[in-house]
Amino acid sequence: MRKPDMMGKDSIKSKLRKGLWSPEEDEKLIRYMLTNGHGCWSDIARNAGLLRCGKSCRLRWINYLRPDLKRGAFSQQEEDLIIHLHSLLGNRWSQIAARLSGRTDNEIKNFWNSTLKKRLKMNTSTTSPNNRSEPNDTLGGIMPINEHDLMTMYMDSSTSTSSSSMQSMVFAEQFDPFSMLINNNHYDMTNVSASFPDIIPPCMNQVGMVEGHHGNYEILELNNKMELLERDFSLPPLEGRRSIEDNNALIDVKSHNNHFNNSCFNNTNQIQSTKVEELFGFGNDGQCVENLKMGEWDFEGLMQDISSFPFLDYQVDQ
DNA sequence: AAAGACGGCAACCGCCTCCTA
DNA sequence: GTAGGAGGCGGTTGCCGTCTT
Repeated sequence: MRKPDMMGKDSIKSKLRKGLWSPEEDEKLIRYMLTNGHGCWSDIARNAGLLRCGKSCRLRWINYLRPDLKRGAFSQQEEDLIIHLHSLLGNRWSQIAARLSGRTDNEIKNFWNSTLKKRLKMNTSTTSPNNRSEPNDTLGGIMPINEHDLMTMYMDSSTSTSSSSMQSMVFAEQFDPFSMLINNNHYDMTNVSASFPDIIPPCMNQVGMVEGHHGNYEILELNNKMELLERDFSLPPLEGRRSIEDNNALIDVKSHNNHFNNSCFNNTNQIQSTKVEELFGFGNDGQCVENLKMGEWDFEGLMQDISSFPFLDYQVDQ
């Protein structure tokens, strides 16, 4: 015979809704999150009056409802970055997503499985071994070599000091550092604030404008390196890229995250008490600082090692 | 116009790690 | 030390809209 409390649990569990979320459920969750902030998800589900499990609420918020999500199709630059990051990180979607602000791991995973994977597959099947070194004939020059080769080349190029290494040359030819740069990402609050004008204060848009809250610092640091490169080699600046001074200001915000915390929220009574990191600093973006150490090897190290690539023959003060 | 095929994507599932009592 | 809960993650499923025949 089953214990009475277990029966209760089971009956509660069986009453929980599954499947697609209704607009009413979405509204309940948004209202609750924006007024109470992030907490225990099972409590959120209960207190918001949702017949959903905490996990389901968490997923819905992270993947669909949170205000800093960027909607719409992936840009070419995002596409390039995903491909590059996947070649380095593999199927670590959350870590890839952490470096594309406003995108979720689920979104990137779906995009990869539905679109990029097929394109890369088509590419490898149509590219003969003899014309592999022609970078512009496939995928718009995104990834004309397979992932294993790229990884091998990276390993070789990052450990070899010889800039005349054939593999390094090929890698240099294939790996376009400019495509790694992401333009300004201003979170689009339009949809949410249009739906809930009474609960989205104007300052939320300002929060969105502070794009560097976590996700883009690595890009910004790379961006700085690229500006130095442009200076040293008199390259034309990439349109839309920030200046070093701007980037440093944003990086400074990162290192003084607490200072940033309240600046955007002090003017609103409704969510004044909500910590920024509670509202925005979890999920993908919130993992960034934590993810500085990851798995078997360090992505930050890889990014720093970009300065040691044979085709980037310069050093940047760290 | 209808039916089947296909693709995209939201959501679920199961496993893992971390934390706390 | 350990059991249980919560959260995080990657893989998978299934629905639904679009395309093709």
